[in-house]
Formats: sequence, C-alpha cells, structure tokens
Amino acid sequence: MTETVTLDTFDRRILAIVRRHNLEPARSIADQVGLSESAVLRRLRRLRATGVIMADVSLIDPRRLASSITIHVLVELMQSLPHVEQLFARKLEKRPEVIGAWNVTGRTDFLLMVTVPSIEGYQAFIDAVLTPDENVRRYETLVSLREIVRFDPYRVGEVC
Amino acid sequence: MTETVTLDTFDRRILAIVRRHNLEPARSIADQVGLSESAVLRRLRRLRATGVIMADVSLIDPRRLASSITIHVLVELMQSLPHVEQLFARKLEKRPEVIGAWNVTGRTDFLLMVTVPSIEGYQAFIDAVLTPDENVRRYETLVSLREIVRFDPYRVGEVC
DNA sequence: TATGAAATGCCATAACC
DNA sequence: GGTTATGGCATTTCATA
Repeated sequence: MTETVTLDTFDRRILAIVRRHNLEPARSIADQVGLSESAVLRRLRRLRATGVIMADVSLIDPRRLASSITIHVLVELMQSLPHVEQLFARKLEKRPEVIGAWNVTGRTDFLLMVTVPSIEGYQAFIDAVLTPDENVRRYETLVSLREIVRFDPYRVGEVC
Repeated sequence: MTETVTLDTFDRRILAIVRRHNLEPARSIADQVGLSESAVLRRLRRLRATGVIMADVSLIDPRRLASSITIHVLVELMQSLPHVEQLFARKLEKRPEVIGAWNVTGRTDFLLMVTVPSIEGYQAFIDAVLTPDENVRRYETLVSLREIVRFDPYRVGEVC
C-alpha cells in the first residue's frame, strides 16, 4: 500500500525541525544536524517527492476565523461487516465537514469528528449522511462546549 | 481572551492559499489575489505577528514514521462542575500524548484523543492521568482499527 | 495607514567535485 | 555528501495617495 522509505537519522532530525518550522533556512537546519546546506536541501526535496512530507502549510488559528462548531459522532452500524464498514467509510471521505473519522473497537463502530458553521449545518450533515443510511443503527452526538487541546502541531505524531 | 483581528477579503484569500501551500512565492499569490508582491508579503508578516497564522509547518505522513496507536477516550467525571472540569483540563494540557481534548455535552464530559507508540504507552497514560484521579467516575476506551480521515489539511477549518 | 516600485541581500537551485 | 556560480525570492526603503 504505502511504500516503505528508509529514513536515516539525518532525515529524522530534519523532519523534526521542519514539522515545527518549515520556513527555516536550510543553512540553519544544516548547522543543527551537522550536514551541508546542499545535503539538507537534497534530502528535503526527496522527502517531498516521495510523499514523506505530504504538504507544507500555514496553520491558522481557528478562533480568529469565522466561528465553527466541533462535533463528535459515535456511530453504531447494523452489522460490523467489512463490506458495510467500507461502504460507510467511502461516504465519509467525500464529506468536507468530516475532518476526522476512525473505525474503532467496541459497541461503537465509527467515531467521526465534524466541523460545521452552525447547528443547522450539522442537521444538514446527518440528514444527508446518517439518517438515510439503512446501515446506521444509531448515533450519538457529542457537541463540544470547550476545546482544551486541538492538534497541537508540536505534539502530533512526534518523530522518534 | 483572543483579540479580534479584522481580516479583509485580501487577507482571507491569502490565508486560503498559504494554508494549502505556504511555500508558494508571494509573486504567485499576488497574481491570484490582485495585489503587489510587497503588499502580500507585508500582510503575511502581519498575519504571522498577530498570531492569525500560528505556525508554518511541513505535514508528515504518519504512516511513514514509527507506528503509533490512536485512541479516543470518553471520560465521565463524578460531577460536572466547572471547577472540577477546569482542573481536569489543566492536567490534560500537560500530557504530550493528548493531541485533542474537548469538553462535550451529554453523559460524557470529556472526549480525548491520544496517540501512543503502543498499548503499554496507553496503559501508562491512564495509570498516570485517569486511574489516580478521584474526580473520574469512569472512562471508555475506543481503540482505532483504521483511520478513514485524519485532519485533512485541505479541510480543517475552511476559510470563508 | 495602506499600496506599489526599485535596490539590496539572502537563499535555493543546479552543475560541478 | 560537499563546493561553487547562478537565479529567484524576500526584505528594506522610499515615494505616493
């Protein structure tokens, strides 16, 4: 599925830096990891070409933008069959409101993370995705009142 | 709490671009939004200084790195009092395993998102954070078997 | 207080070893 | 992987409205 790319210590140290500050000059990175500027730039180009670095983006404070509601949904399917689950997963991937979705253990089959501008937007989402789906037995809505931590970029998936 | 920064249409269009590709030259952005290169660079500097742009990072494919488990935890407290909740929230903020935490409505008080290298790591987490906390009535563990969607950077908090 | 234009200096790129 | 010459890009300064 995903090709395995061998990352040596240099790659890992470079990744550890750019995942926090990807605008940092190669000169500075080179000094920190003990390589030449060229070597760092070559490695970065390779990491991007092979997909280890998926994207280079600015992280924007969601609180500064138009308000949105974060809602988690616990979904229980009629039957936990691979085929049914896969079908449901396909639908989720197409919905832009779904910013996170996991197939989990236990009574709950799926945990969804959804962001919508308002409750009306959530209503529209469940009317489109959950209610008409005969494979969905029931779902539980967890509306977020307060956000304690969200995807702290300094924490997500630490590089070893 | 969070100072309100007024973002005009230019700012929003610039943000919409850099949140997808922050390595894009200002020249290119300027052409797209209809400003000069200088104006774009000045606005970007201001957006970073004021914290609208929180960070500039490379997004790394988690599958290419050392494996880690994603676990969601539904936590029910003894009593849903503001003081108790705040105390619990404080503890969560200090834990690096917690990459997401929300105070939610319903029977569940908190929904946590945790990443650990192994089940042993999760065990250690609950032994440190949940078990010894007398304010925690019970918790439910949802281990992720499969990740359908995770924080698609092209989706999270779309700019209007 | 914002933009647009031009000179300076830094940085990535590419072709060498 | 390191070194160097080249080109591109951001930064700074200034003029303008």
